[in-house]
Amino acid sequence: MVGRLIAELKQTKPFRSRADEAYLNLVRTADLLKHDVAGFLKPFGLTPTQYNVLRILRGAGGAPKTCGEISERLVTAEPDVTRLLDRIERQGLLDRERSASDRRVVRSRITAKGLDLLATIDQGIDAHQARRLGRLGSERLTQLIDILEDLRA
Amino acid sequence: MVGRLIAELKQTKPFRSRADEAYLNLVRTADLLKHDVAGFLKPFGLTPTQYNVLRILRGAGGAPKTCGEISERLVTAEPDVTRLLDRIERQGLLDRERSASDRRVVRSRITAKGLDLLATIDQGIDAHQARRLGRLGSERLTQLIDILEDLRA
DNA sequence: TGACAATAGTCGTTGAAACGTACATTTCGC
DNA sequence: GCGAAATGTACGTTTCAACGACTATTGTCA
Repeated sequence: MVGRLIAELKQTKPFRSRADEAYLNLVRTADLLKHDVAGFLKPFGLTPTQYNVLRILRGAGGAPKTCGEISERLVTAEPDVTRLLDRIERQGLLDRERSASDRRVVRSRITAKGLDLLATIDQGIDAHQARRLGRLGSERLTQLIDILEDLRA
Repeated sequence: MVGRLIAELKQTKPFRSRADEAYLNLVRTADLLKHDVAGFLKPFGLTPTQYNVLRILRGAGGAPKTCGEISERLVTAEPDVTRLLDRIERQGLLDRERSASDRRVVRSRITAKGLDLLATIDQGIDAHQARRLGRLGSERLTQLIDILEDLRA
């Protein structure tokens, strides 16, 4: 099989290396999928990162999380978590309160409204992702996950 | 092997689906690699997208390209190619001129300065990528490329 | 030919990302 | 305990991304 990306990007010359080809494929595919998700989330007024934050807070099961904890768990690196949380709070999807014991710390918790919104979105997202990624069988899905985790090890 | 991403994001709960896990792994890995490349390009005053444009123009082998052609070939989708080219032109790395036969069209061409810069950067980038992606053997590299191209088919 | 659609690029505006830095608070070492 | 370092968050500023709307030019076809 001749590299599909070459045709896709209408390139006439091959990549400079196999690693280069893999990198470009990876970045391109991630960009496409992320745009897809972004389009899906848009009607709900959320960006993928904001959706990610809400999932983190829900995953905490009611335990509020600090900015630092949220930052560590974000799938994509974000500077300035403060203003990211500002935007979500402005929509009433999370609450924040300053810790009494350590007054430097601010903890965030998802609100009932946030949980409702997530519940609504999740169904659609899951179906969406299943359609998108389902084309790979479960075996190749596992291979993909394996390789990606290895790449970050 | 237990999903590495779960530990990495300090999640206690598993992903909602295998597709979800693959998606998050993909987006996270691409983000890490792209940040890596961005850090490498920074001293040269280029973003990954700007570097991408210059490579497209060099790949054209002296034939100037229109905004639309550049846009089609970009690895990550960009609205507003005009201002993207503005920023690169401001650094003297490309030239633009309006077509005489179709006065709606503007063609861009990489300058000698742009070619020099690319030549300097390429060596470092290649070594960088080889180090990063080399950890996968050539077989898994091929598997990865295959799966990603399949995912976009 | 002349109205209308399609195409290529540009621009205004809003909001968000990037980056560094600053501030408040706590912890540590002596 | 007192100064210095570390920590957690916030903010100023510059640049960029996103989205629409708009202009200019060319193509279409009745």
